[in-house]
Amino acid sequence: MKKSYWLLKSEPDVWSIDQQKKAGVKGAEWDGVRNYQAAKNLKAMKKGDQCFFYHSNIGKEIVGVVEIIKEAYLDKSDKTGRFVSVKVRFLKKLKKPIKLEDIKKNKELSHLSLIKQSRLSVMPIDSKSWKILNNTSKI
DNA sequence: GCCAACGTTGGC
DNA sequence: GCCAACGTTGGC
Repeated sequence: MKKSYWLLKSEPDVWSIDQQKKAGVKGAEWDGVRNYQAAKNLKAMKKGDQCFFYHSNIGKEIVGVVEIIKEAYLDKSDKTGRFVSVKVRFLKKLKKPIKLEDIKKNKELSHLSLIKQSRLSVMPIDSKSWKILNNTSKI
């Protein structure tokens, strides 16, 4: 079973990496997604997949990594029953957050949806880009 | 705080 | 099923 990689966006005002950290090993629900493309991505996630945690608006940077601990299930907060949630748990905070600005500068990362589709809140990250980003955070 | 981009809704 | 109007997101 091959792992997939993703990126999850959150406004730190609403849900931040520190709150995620406090939720600990039990994890927290990732709900409230009301966009079909994002929902499609949520449904494709498998237990054990890893996701970058991105702070939008304030910070505009990748700040940490979380892991999927529960695959897509109906989002209880959605009355229409069309959208799903997943459950994620905190893995780590990056030593050095990766600024959107720096991702934009990197030619190898210019294909990422993060840059092309600024409004998408759940998106796949190919394994090559995942590696590049991980290496960047260690500098 | 503004505005561009884009997704969704509803009237026809 | 089209498309205008509207709402939301997120970068600047």
